[in-house]
Amino acid sequence: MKNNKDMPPEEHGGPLMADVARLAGVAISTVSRALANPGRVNEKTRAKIDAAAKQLGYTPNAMARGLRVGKSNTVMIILPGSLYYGVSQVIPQVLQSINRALLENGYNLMIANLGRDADSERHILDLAFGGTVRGAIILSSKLPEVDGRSLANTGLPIVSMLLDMSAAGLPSVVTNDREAVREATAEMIRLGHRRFLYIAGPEDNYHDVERYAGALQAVREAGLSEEVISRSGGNLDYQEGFAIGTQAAADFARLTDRPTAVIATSDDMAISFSSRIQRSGLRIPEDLSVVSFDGSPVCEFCSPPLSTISQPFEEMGQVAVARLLDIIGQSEKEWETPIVVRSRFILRESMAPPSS
Amino acid sequence: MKNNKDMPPEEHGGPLMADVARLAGVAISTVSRALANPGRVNEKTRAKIDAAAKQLGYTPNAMARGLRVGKSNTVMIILPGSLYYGVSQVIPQVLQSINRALLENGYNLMIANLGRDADSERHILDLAFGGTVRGAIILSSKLPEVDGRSLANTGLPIVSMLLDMSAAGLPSVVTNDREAVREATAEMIRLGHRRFLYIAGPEDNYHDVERYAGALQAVREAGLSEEVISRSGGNLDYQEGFAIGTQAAADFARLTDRPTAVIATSDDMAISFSSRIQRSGLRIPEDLSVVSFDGSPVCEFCSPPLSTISQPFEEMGQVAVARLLDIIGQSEKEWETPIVVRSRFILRESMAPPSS
DNA sequence: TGATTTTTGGCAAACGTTTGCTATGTGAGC
DNA sequence: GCTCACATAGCAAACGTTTGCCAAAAATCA
Repeated sequence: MKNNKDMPPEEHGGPLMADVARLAGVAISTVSRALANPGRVNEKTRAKIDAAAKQLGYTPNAMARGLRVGKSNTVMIILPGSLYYGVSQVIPQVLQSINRALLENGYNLMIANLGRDADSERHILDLAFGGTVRGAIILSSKLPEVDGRSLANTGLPIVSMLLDMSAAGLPSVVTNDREAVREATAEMIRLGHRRFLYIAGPEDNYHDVERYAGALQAVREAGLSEEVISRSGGNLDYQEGFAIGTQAAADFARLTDRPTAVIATSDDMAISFSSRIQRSGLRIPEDLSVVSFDGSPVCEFCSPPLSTISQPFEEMGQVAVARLLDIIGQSEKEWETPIVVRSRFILRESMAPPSS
Repeated sequence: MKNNKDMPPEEHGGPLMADVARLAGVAISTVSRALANPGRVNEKTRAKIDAAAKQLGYTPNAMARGLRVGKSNTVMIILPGSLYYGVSQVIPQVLQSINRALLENGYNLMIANLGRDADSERHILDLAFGGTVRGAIILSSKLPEVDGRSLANTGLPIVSMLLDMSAAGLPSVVTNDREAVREATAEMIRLGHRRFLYIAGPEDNYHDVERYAGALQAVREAGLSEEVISRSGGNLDYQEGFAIGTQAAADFARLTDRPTAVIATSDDMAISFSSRIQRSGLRIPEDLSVVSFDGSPVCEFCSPPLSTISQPFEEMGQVAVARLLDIIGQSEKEWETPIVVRSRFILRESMAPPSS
């Protein structure tokens, strides 16, 4: 069924609720209630209306509804400046799980990319203050703020993901960075390693602080001095993982008392590091063990297969959405502590006892 | 019910245009014109209004505007079921370039994930027919259609990206899959290779058809029989690249007259294939040359570094948006032929003359 | 100075829904 | 038979903008 010649609704855009009402022989308000409010209208009338709506191919206008109800059914995800990494599928995975979870609850997902420019900040604030979005999930450490408007003091429900922003009053969904790295480091120690190279993300970054703390904790718990960990990197962002790893390989070559184990804080770093190291003649894991963070699928196909800490992006997305809808539903609820979804350590051939 | 006319503005939501008007001492309509329509209001009045708006932190309500004007300023991107691959950064790269281009033109980007379920189709159709979106960029080969409603016969401006859907009447932005593979294959031939393994994507898929045609064309042009190309794969989707490559390695081992060159149609395939092949004792490129498609950054850090065909995701995104805005601006314009953005062949160590 | 044009600002009617309140109809209780 | 309660449908007023049309003011011209 396509064009209907009963009524002439094809004038402006699609058919209107009024057209459905006319065709069904009822009032507009009855149509509205039939389509949205379950118990409020007679079953026979509803059937007639449903039929009419389907016949006309009627779709309610989202803006009109939104304006009247005063709420949108769109949620925005605020993504950091650069969206892509080397091999990690963070963005796609997060997007997919969040989008699915939102869809199941009748929400749409809008992308908002937060760069360093005031323009993108302004844009996000417009989305928030202009009533376009009903909530936000943020993957960036900076809350947009410009011209005295700030995301912080809107009533807009916000959930932080990946980063723990509980301190800023935002409910947060994170993974146990620290503990995961502690475990991986402990495993290295158990294998017999006593000197480490830690390849760092950007200094002061939440993840790097946590992960480094985890490594330190492991060596302390083993009764080792913190001195056994050398650091490389710290000045580049995670997006620059390959460059960080490459640089780390150079740093490694210059170390006098060479580590036997490497803890890279992203798969990208581990991959470019390994590539350079192997090219220089060292073997993994015979001469050097490697573990990294992220859990990119490709790690399984590296040579040798890379041990990595798999981040639960899918589950974090789901939990973040659940939390957000919670907040949207019941009004104010402050969260003091973040929700933690555990990462999973995957042991592969890149880790072995030191050869000496 | 509370309809106090003289409530302070902070009672309900943010400040309204009426509040700005009152503070500036002008009529609402003047505020509207001052904020949107350039030449229509006195400079002094405009300054007063701007000041008032800024002071109140006023942001116009997007839905009210959208309802009145009859147009939204949101564009949706329709993404195929699964969003992530092994190493390719397709989705993030496309998203980033599209989002940036849209932002510069005052549009928002909404995500629509098109699965195989009727629910996701219905959702997308609601977005289109409900006036939520002003246009769409589609990365999927299937146009949503359910209950007699179809994306095809809406007036909604649509641009197809990656896939050539000119045949279906959609303006398309694609890359030169066929020619790029032809070139890469020709380079293999020039190096001396005479027997090939082609690792295929899903059979009948646009990309696979094009890429295979390119390979065939190259061997024909070199005066070789089409028989020199063996095929592997064809039954799995590109998202399953690692599995395809792994399977291809097994297939390769069973071939009697072994190829000396492999043409993989995605980096994922090449990576898992190489991994398995090297594990079985063969060397790349000494025993086997490899080239693949996508241009994932990680290829540079594979051992050996992988030759690959780099897809211009960024530029395609920009062009797609430009084309879409074109169509939105000027009304109907049908495009018979796709816009082609050229891929770039990157030669790396995985390709060398055959050893024999 | 009066008539005509050009600016500029205001009134009020849309845009397509939802929803409080009010009719109308129907069955039960007295 | 009359009232009361209850279910169902309709009227009309929002929701916050934009914009066609007109009035007032200012500027130009005769």
